[in-house]
Amino acid sequence: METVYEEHVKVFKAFCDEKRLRILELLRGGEKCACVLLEQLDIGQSGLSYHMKILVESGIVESRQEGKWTHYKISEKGSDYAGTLLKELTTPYSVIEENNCCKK
Amino acid sequence: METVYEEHVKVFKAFCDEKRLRILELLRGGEKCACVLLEQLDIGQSGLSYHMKILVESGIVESRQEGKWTHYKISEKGSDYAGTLLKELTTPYSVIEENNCCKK
DNA sequence: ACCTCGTATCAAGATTATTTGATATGATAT
DNA sequence: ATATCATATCAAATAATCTTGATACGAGGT
Repeated sequence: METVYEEHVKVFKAFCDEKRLRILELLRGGEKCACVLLEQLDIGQSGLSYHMKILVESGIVESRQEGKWTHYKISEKGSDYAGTLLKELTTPYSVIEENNCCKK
Repeated sequence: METVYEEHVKVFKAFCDEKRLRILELLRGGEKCACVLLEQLDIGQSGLSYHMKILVESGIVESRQEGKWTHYKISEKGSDYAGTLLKELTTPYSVIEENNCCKK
């Protein structure tokens, strides 16, 4: 079973690890293949694979196979969705405030 | 020592836990005191305190003391900052793509 | 001063994430 | 088919996060 919360958490997990923020920083410079990421980051091959999976599943990054190599880039669509979602999660429903609590 | 990455991670931690998303959802309905959150959520007092600390430190939520009670609400400023940061972290530096990698 | 109530902190345990090396899979080339 | 290279998956160890109950702190009220 998958709640809507879990779906949302998945999106923001992308930004909740230093290594992944470093990867995103590199991808801001344009599409990169895994080999480039590997040599720029202090990380092993299986570790990179682990983090890339999380990034792709968040929707923030998309991957493209080209022969043996995998190329990664930031997904504009996924990023826009994350931005929209963040806005949604932090915008009040209505302006009707109710202050009926813990009888002051 | 605190890297800029750690600072950024702190912001998005707010959205990386189901309980915290539930709390934010409640706060979207307007400012709430801890007592209200406690009765709406399946969580104990110390657990609420734990999560509220993370939310406040992320900047997404701000707290206000009123006598013995603490009131929480979504911070518009903090939310805007998070949105701006997300945009920043996912926007390419320039449009100059370099494809000089793993000689195809 | 004391008592009460709301909140924060601590410590222990449980759960989840991350790292690492080994192995498996999948595509390409010979 | 085999060999090679890039990537994915697995399993075990470690680290980080979350939960829970007990205790400490702080503000009001008596």
